[in-house]
Amino acid sequence: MPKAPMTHEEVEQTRGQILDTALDIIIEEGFNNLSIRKIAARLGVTATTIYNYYANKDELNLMIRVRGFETLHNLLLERSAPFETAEDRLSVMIRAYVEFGLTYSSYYDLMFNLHTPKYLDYVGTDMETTAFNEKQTALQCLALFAELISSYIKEEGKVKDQFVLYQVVRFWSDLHGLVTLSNSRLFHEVMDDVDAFIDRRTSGLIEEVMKFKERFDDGEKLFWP
Amino acid sequence: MPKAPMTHEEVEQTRGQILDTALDIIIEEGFNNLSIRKIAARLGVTATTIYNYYANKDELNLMIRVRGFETLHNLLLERSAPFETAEDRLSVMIRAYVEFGLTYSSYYDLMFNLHTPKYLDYVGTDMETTAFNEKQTALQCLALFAELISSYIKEEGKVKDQFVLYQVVRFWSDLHGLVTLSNSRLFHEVMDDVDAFIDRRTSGLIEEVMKFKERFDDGEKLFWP
DNA sequence: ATTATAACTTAACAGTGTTAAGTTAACACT
DNA sequence: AGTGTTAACTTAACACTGTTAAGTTATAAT
Repeated sequence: MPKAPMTHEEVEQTRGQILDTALDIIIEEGFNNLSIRKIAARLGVTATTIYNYYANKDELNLMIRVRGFETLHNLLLERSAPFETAEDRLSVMIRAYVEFGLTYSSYYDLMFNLHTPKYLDYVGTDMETTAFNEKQTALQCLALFAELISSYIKEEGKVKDQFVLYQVVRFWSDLHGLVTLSNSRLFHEVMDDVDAFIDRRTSGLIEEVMKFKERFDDGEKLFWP
Repeated sequence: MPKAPMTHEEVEQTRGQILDTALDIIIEEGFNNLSIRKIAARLGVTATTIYNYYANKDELNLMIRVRGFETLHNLLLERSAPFETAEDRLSVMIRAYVEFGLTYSSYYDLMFNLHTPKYLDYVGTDMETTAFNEKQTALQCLALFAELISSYIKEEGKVKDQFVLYQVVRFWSDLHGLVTLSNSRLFHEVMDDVDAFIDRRTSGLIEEVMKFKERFDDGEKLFWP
C-alpha cells in the first residue's frame, strides 16, 4: 500500500545531480563558496532535501574527492596510453599530475589538504565504507606510478616493495610541494616566472627518476637512497 | 574635555592579548574552531570589541601568520647559532624547518596554504602595509637559507642570484611537500613508519645540498641544474 | 556640573550546517 | 471509491559564524 520508493538507480541519479551541481559551484565560485543551500537552490529544492541523499556535508566532500581521484586516474591512464616504454609513461604521468594539480586546484586542495578528514578518521563510523572506496581510488593513482618504478628493478621481494614505496612517496611529496606552493600563490610572491620554475623543476624530477632507471639498467643492485 | 584615548602601547598590549588568546584557541581546538566570539568570551568582552582592535578576521589571521614567521625565523636563528660552517648551519636549519612544520601544524597551514590571502591580494587595500610586513618577515626566513647557499659560490652577479633563488625555492618546495603531506595524514594512509620516512627524506635533502657545495668547492663553474 | 568622546555593549543581518516535525502525493488493499 | 501507509519533500527552528549600526557608560577637561 505504500508509495513505491525510488529505485536504486534513481537515487544514484539524484545523488549524481547533486554532486554535479556541487562541482559546478566549486568551479564557478570556489570551494569556500560551496554550501548545501546553494546546491539545493540550483536544483530547485530545499536544503533539507539534500540530506535525503547525503548524510552530511562531509559525505558530499568525500564524494567530490572520489570524483577527483577518478579524474586524476583517468588523466594518468589517458596520457600514458600512447606510450610504450616505462620512461615515456612515467614522464608524461609526472607532467599530468602537475597539470591536474594546477588546473583543478580546488579539487586538488580538497583531495590532499589538511582540513579534510582522511580514511583513518572514518574507521568505525557510518561513512567508513565510503571513505574506504575513496582511499582505494586514490591508491590506484599511486599504484600507476609504483608499477612503473617497480618495472625498473629485476629483483623481487619485500625489500624491493619497500624501496618502490619509498621512491613513489618521495616523488609524490616533491610534486605535491610544487603544486601546493604554486596554488597557494606563494611562488608568485618570490619569483617572476613561476611557470618556468615549475617546468624546470618538473623536468628535474623526471631526470632524477631516469637516473634511477639507468643505475638499475647498469646492473646495480638494489640500493637505498 | 574628552576622555583620554589609550596610548599606542596600551592598544598594542590589547592587540597582543587578543592575538595570544587566538593562538591559545588554535593550539587547543585547532584553527577551524577559532572564532571572534570565542576569543572575545575568553577575554570577557563582546565580539564587537575585537573589531576596535582588528579590522576583521582577515587582519587577525594576517597577524597570526606574522607571529608564525617570527617564530620560525627565531627557531632558525636559534638552531643555527651554535654552528660555524655553512654545512652545519644549513643542516640544522633544514631540520628545524621540518620540525616547525610538524609541531605547529596549524600555524604552518595558515602560513603556507591555499585559502589564506597573500600579500599580492592586499595590494591597494587598507591592509596592504600589514600584509607587506608579513611578507618581509616571511622573506627573512627564505633569506637565511639563501645566504648560506650563496656563500658556496665564489662567482657574483645576476646569474648567481637567479641560481640561488632557484635552489632555495626548490628545496623549500620539497620540504613543503614533506611537511604538508605529513600534516594532512596522507602519509599515514600509505605507510607504517612515517617518522622514519620523514627522517630519511630530510637527510636525503641535506645530502643533496651538500653535494652542491662539493661541486662548487671542487672549482666547478656555476651550473644550471 | 557640563560636555565630548573613548571603549564598550546590544541588537540585528545574512549567512552556515543540521534536525524535528509537518505536509503532500502516490500507491496497494479493501 | 475510499483509506491507510509511507516516500519525498518543506517548514521552522537551533546554534553557530563574521560583521555592522546604534545605543550606553564611564572618564576626563572645562
